[in-house]
This record gives sequence, C-alpha cells and structure tokens, in this order.
Amino acid sequence: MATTKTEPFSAKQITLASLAKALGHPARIAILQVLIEEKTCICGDIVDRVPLAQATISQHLKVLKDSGLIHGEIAPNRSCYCINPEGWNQAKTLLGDFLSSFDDTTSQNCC
Amino acid sequence: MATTKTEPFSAKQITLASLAKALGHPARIAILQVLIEEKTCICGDIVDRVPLAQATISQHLKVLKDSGLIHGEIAPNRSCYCINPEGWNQAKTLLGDFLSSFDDTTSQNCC
DNA sequence: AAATTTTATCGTATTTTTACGATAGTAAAT
DNA sequence: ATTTACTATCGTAAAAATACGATAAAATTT
Repeated sequence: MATTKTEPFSAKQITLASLAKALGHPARIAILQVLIEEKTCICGDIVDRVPLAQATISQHLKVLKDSGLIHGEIAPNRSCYCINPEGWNQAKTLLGDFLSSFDDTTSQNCC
Repeated sequence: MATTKTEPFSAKQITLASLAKALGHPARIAILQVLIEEKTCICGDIVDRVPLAQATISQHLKVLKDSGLIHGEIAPNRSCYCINPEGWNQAKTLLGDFLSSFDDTTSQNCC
C-alpha cells in the first residue's frame, strides 16, 4: 500500500512517467551530461567527475540502465556506459509531445 | 544520509531534475493531461477522472504545485488548478534543450 | 604469481514517496 | 439554521529512494 498503482494508467502514461522519473535526480542528469560530452563511452571516469561515492554512482547507473536511457557493457575491470539512442529518442518524443500538448497562447483565463 | 545531495550540482541540474521528478509519476501525468484537456481549470473533477483516493490526488496536486508546473487557487469548497505557463515553459525549455543535447547521428561507436 | 585497479553488489541507515481513511473547515444548497 | 458537498491536512503504514562503507571478483599491471 505504498507502491505506485499502475492499473489505472495507460502504458504510455507509465512509460512517460518512468522516463521522467529516471531523469528526476541531479546526479543522473550529471551522469548523462558526462556521457554526452565525452563522445566515447567512458566508464569509471564518471566517478571522478560526479562527486558521489562510487557505490552511489553505480546505483544511479543501474537506474539509468533500467530506464533504457543508457546502455551498459558491464566488464569487471572496465565497464562501459553510453547513451542508448532508442531510449533517448523515446524520451525525447514522449516528453516532447507531452510538453507540447499545452499551448501557452491558446489556453488561459485561469485561476 | 538518505536525502538527495545538492551541493555537488548546479542550479540548472537541480531545477531540471526537480521538474522531471514532478513528471515522474503516472498519476501526475494523468492529472496534467486532464488540466490540459479541459481548457478551463477544473477542480475536483480530477478526482472523478483519476482513479485514486481524493487524499492521494490532493497530495499529487501539491507536488505539482510545489514544482511550479501548475498553479492552484485553494478555496475550501471549490479549489481551482491549472497549468502554470511559466513553469510549464521552463520544463519544456530545460528538458527540450537537455534531450536535444545528444545527437543520434553524430555520436555512436559505443559499447 | 602477486599486487593493484576497477566496479558491481551486499548490507544498512535514513529519508522520501505513495496511498488511504478519517477529520475539519468552508461554501453552497435546502 | 441545517445539511450537503468539496477538499486540504493529519496520521499512519508500507515501500522505494538515496547514500555510503565494505566486500568480492575479474582484469590489468608489476
């Protein structure tokens, strides 16, 4: 009785929310920015560039991977992460469409 | 030792993450869609259209209001909520820019 | 072969989130 | 004036999220 209820919502609503949720932490934003800046998919360099404990970074990477926004090749000594174009584009499309569905100029006269 | 650390991150990263976080729940997506569909800012009709308890809806509305995405005129008998154009546009800009900062075609050769 | 480096995972503590019933307080209707 | 309708808030319970130290396991270096 504390889990997010999913039955009442559409698959699209759930996907959209879950992608947004993955973006909903500054550390994960920072990690994604590093992955975008460095064209090649660097690995533990993220730990050097994001000032959180290694275990915490690893945890955030897992969240991002589970969301589909990044792809990770887990190798014991040199793990490799990078943006997953499919997931990223899905986020871009879903969030973009959703945020465009409100039109500033059309709707107003509100509280 | 379980709160999100904010010191290591920029204001922009924090704002972006916090807007995304507000969008990170299907119920809040559904609420926003209702507010967008109904041009006028309906009030407790949200409770009728989103199948969660009234108290839960109220809680989600508070989260959305705190994020700046919606505006709420709280009146004891007929509360009025609507999209807050400023907050919405900020989300659109920040998320749009961020999601556009990765270019599918430019970057590849990854893991 | 031994030492070092890298990194995922475990264990754990704290906080936040999610959800709901119950309640209170105000406005509108009777 | 009393009843009804609406809605924020309180209290609470359970789960998830955040953060980190410690550990293990594999690859690389020495």
